[in-house]
Amino acid sequence: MEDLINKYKGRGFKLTPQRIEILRFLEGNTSHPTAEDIYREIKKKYGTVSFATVYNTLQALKERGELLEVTIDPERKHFDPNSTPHHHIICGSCGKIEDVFEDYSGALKLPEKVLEKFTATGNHIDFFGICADCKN
Amino acid sequence: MEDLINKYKGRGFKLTPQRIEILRFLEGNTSHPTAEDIYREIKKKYGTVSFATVYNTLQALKERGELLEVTIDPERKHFDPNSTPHHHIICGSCGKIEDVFEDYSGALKLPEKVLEKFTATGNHIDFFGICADCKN
DNA sequence: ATTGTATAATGGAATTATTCCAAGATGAGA
DNA sequence: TCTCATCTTGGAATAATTCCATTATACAAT
Ligand SMILES: [Mn+2]
Ligand SMILES: [Mn+2]
Ligand SMILES: [Zn+2]
Ligand SMILES: [Zn+2]
Repeated sequence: MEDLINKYKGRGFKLTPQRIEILRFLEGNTSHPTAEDIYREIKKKYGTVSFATVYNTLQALKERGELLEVTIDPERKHFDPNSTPHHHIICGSCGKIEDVFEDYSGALKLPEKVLEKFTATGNHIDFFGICADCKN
Repeated sequence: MEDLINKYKGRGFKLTPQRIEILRFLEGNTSHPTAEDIYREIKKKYGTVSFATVYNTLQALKERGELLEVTIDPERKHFDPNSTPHHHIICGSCGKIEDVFEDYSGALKLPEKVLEKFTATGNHIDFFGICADCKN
């Protein structure tokens, strides 16, 4: 917890009670929560917190490269405090999202036709599937 | 045009003037338009058309497997009338999205750890880059 | 061709997601 | 401890998406 506070000290990132609560919720969280998941959690402790504060904090973390926005689910955005490069798999039945830590970059050569028009800087793979729980 | 109408006849898909205009706009369109792009185009001909009609039509086409929702851009959804499997690359500067027709599936083996929890059914790669126009 | 009718589509209104910005809180420096 | 520039908060505004009562479509029967 002190570590968490020290981690964000300085650099123009002000630590408010609401933010500390958001940071604690995100710390080590691998569930890929939505803005609403985060809002509901923070509201338990700070009844007057707003969605705006949640979005503002997520935005600030994104700008610092400490949070990723995951777009695998067309229904809603998910957020990921693990900003090391990795991919995701989503269950088509329950929507659960899990991490795929594997480096495929050596195999992802773009066709010549695309390279004529783009310089590539990165990639992210969305895997689709069914999780063991949903397979009954 | 007659082809377009015959293509959608039957199967409970009713062809209204608004829908025909939407279908004509999407036919062969490789620009990956947003709902608003489509709405603005249809409104030129049908001034009273609503976003609801655009969304309803896109939904109906998705359910028929004739339209893909592209989630590469976290700002907004894009739609793609080419429903054959392919990947995308987006320019980080201007937001332009282009197609990547290449089959990487042979190289995308999931780690054992993930296979224990998921049965994979598909994948989609988001490539990030800078387009030639934006590189100045 | 015309009419009847089951079913599906339209679009204004409601809801939900996201952003804006005036008021208030934070923290580096004195 | 106090000041004050800067940043954050959260109610209100805006934008994105969905709901559902009304209307249109297309097939079937005349
Ligand atoms: Mn992740
Ligand atoms: Mn495409
Ligand atoms: Zn599942
Ligand atoms: Zn560009």
